Amino acid sequence: MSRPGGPDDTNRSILHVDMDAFFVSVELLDRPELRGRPVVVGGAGDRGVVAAASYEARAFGVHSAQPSVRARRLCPDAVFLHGRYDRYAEVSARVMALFRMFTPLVEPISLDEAFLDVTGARRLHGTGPEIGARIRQRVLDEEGLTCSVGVAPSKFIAKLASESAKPRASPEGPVPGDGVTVVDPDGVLAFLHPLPVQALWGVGPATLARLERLGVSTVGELASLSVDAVVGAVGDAAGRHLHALATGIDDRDVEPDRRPKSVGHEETFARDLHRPVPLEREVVRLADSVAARLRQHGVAGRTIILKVRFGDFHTITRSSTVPTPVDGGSAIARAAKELLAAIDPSPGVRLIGVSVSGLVDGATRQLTLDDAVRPRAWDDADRAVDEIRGRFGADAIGPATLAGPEGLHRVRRGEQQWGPSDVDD
DNA sequence: TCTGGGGTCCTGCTACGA
DNA sequence: TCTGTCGTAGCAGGACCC
Repeated sequence: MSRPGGPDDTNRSILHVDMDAFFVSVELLDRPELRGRPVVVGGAGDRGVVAAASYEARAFGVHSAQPSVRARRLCPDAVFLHGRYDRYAEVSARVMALFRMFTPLVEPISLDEAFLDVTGARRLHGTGPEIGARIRQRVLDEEGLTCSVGVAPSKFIAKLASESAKPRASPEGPVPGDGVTVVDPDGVLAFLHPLPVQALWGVGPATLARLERLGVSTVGELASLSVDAVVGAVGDAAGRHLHALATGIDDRDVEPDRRPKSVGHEETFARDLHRPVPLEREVVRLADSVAARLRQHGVAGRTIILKVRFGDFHTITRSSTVPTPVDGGSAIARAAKELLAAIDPSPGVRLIGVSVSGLVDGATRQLTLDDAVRPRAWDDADRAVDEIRGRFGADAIGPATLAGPEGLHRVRRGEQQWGPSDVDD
C-alpha cells in the first residue's frame, strides 16, 4: 500500500532549497558597503581555503574549497573575510524554522541547504512549485537572502533541479537564475540523461575515472549499461546506487530526525609540528572540545579516533574502542594520547584530529568500574564545566594542561573552520 | 593547483568465537 | 582434538559530500 509522501509514492513532491552564496550573503547583510564587490569568505592564511565566494569573485574563477592563496592570485582585489560560523548558524536556524512552517518534514543537509517533503502539505499550502516560490519570497522578505529551489519527485532530482535554478557568474556580473526549477515525474529521464555523469551524487574524481574507462561520460550512457557492468567498475554498493540514480530511481525519504554518528574536531597548524609535547597539548584541547559537543548533543561514544596528517599530506588514522561510551574530555584525551604515543611525529605533523564514533544516547551510558570506585566524579566535573562555559564563555575554564601565560584557548566549532590564521586581518 | 573542517558510507583486512 | 567455515567486531583507509 502506498502512503502519501512515502518512497513508493510516485507523486511525491520533494523540495531542495539551497541558499545562494550563503556565507557571503550573510556577510553582505552585515556589511552592505561590500555589495557588488568580489567577496571571499574563508581561511585567509597560506593553508586556508575558500568557504564561499560572491558571484563577482566567481567570475574570476574563484570557487569554494579552492586554496586561498590561489583565490588571491586569481582575484587580487577580492575582499577576504574570516568566516563567522556562529552567525551563519543563527541565520540558518531561522531559515530552517521558516521551512518548518510549511512542513515538519525538513532534513537540513548543511547550514545552507535542506530537503523538504511537501507531499502532505499541498492541500494546505498549494502545489510543490507554489510552495517553492512562497518559500523563496519569505526568505527574501524576512532574512534579505535569496535561495534556489528544486521541485521533483525525489531528493536527488530535486537537488539537481535547484542547481539548475541558481544564478550564474559572468564577467558582466551575476546572471539571475530561474529561482525555482520543476521536474515532473514524466520529465525525469529527459532532464537527467543529458547531464554529465559527475552530476550524480557519489561520482567524484576516482569514480569518474573508472566510469570514463567504460566510455561513460553522461548519465544516459551510464543508464544504458547493465547493473553488473557498473558494479564491476565501481564496486557493489556504489554501482547499484549509481545505476539506480541514473535510471531515475531514488527512494530515499526526507529524514527530519537524523542524529549524528560521529563528532570530531581537527586542526591544521600554521606550521608543521615535530615534537610530541605540543601535539599532546593539541590533542587535549581537541578532546575537550569534542567532549563538550558530545554532551551538548546528549550522546557518548565508544570509539576514539586520532587522525594525523603529515607534512607530505600522507594521512593516517588510529582508533581504539573502549568498553563503555565516554563523553568526558579526560577520558577521550587519555585514549587519544595513547594512540598518539605510537606515532612518530618527527617528519612533521600538519594536522591533528580527534573524533568519537559509535554514539549512543548519553542517558543510556552504562556505569563503569571506574564510576563505581569514584562515583561520577568526572561526570560532575564535566557538567560543572559546561555550566561555567554556558555562563561565562568557552574560554572561562578548561583542562589544566592548556593553561598558559596567555590563558586558556579552546578550539570552538567554526573558529578555524577554513584553515589556520597565520596572517592578520 | 598544493590541497580546511565536519561529516557519511563503503571496502578490505584481521581476529576471534561458535 | 583438529580443521575449516561463517558471522561479527574492530580497524584503517579511501571516496565523497557540503
